[in-house]
Amino acid sequence: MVRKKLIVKKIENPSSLQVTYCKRRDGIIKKASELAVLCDTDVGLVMFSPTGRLTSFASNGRIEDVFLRYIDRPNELRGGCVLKMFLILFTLGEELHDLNQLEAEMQQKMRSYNPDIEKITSIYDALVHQKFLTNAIQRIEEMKAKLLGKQIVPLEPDSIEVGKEKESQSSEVPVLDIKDSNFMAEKSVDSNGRRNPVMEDHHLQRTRSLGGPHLSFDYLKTQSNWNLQCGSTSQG
Amino acid sequence: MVRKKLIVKKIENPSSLQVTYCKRRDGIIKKASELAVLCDTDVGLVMFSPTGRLTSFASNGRIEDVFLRYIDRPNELRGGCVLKMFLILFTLGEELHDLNQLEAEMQQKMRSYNPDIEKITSIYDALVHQKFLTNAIQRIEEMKAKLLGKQIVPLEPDSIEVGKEKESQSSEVPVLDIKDSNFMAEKSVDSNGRRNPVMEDHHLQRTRSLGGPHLSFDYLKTQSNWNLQCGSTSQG
DNA sequence: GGAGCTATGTATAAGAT
DNA sequence: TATCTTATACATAGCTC
Repeated sequence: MVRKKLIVKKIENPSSLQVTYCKRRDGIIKKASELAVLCDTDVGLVMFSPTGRLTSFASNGRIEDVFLRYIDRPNELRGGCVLKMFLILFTLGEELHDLNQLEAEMQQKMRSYNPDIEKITSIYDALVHQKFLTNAIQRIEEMKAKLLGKQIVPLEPDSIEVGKEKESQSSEVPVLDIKDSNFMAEKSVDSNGRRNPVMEDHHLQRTRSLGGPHLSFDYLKTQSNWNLQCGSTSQG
Repeated sequence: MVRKKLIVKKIENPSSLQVTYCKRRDGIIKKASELAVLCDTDVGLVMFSPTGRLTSFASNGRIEDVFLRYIDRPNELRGGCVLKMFLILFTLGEELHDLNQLEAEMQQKMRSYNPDIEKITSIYDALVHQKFLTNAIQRIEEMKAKLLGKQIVPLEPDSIEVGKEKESQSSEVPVLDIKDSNFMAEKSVDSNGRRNPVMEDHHLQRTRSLGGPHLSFDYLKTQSNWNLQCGSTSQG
């Protein structure tokens, strides 16, 4: 049981490769989270396992925000309009995806309420059913408007009317303690964490909750001078 | 000189914060590159220093490619059309930026050749100068077409007719060669490395060479089934 | 494939330059 | 602010369960 000096070369034995990958992956994530806390910095980390499985870590918020912070560097000239367009498109794309999913779900529900047409024998019956259905459609439309409004309106922060503005951003979230277990499962605590570390092991994370911005918008909202014009892009 | 047990808490002393940041940043990068080699994996790492300075590391190619690999996960439903559009826009944006820069440079050159109009005393003189200038413009246009063609044609290699159909696609785009500062010096890792580690410390890296794809396209080109339709996005 | 162990290689806090 | 030094804390290779 003598530990040998490390030779940096691809490990050929598949099983020890896997074991080493897991151990070192955890080690790096721990280091990254320590760095983030010790030095009050943003750290983003993405690793693809030998089998292609993705593990990502972001010290603060989601890894996408780190990407965007990277892309949106003020000195990065390629930003400008194209970046804005990208952000709009990407955000819209997410919303549309969610809307499609939502609409499909609601239609599914409606279908379960679908009356047997043959049973409708009076104008009144027909009107009742029609009213029910139009109400449902109305609700879908409202949800659409709400979701889209929630996402797009923030460009003009003063004129927004969003359902709930949550203040959650400042909440104290404990720092990740890597040790115990296969990441995601337990985001256990470090006593004095100030931030909101996110670690995702994507084979575990298949479910997405509807309705929230999944990329970029959290970040965008922090960029106070963000606007649609091809103007100055600056940040601290 | 006794090393104390680490307490994971923000370092308040600015100087030791800086020192610790540098040391640990280097340590993480070393770990990341070791992981990449040992386990033959892609690793992407982005760190913002306490002063906002960006350091990124990508075990293979550029960090943007890691981002895109992340974004373009087959299970990530938000991809689809919007991702394609983003990629096109982003790539075009880069190209346009480069073109603008190129054009500005060439106009600068032309200006230095600009004849003193007063000295032109004959139609012949005028024609000579005009010819010279139109040639220069022609060259700019060709360069534009070349650059655009180089980048856009691959989408539909068989059916597109952009300015010039050229075979330059196989041209070697040199991999970014980072200066030999602090980290780079220790890039000795790859003595037997198989890949192409890239590490960027962005305050050092202000210059960009014209003409190469700076984001995404290398990645895109590796995605054989990439196309403009909102079709299947799949990858290993 | 994970969880735990232990001996040992590595990273790094402090201090000095 | 970077680099070197040294003692020590920490990470982890190899092993077992």
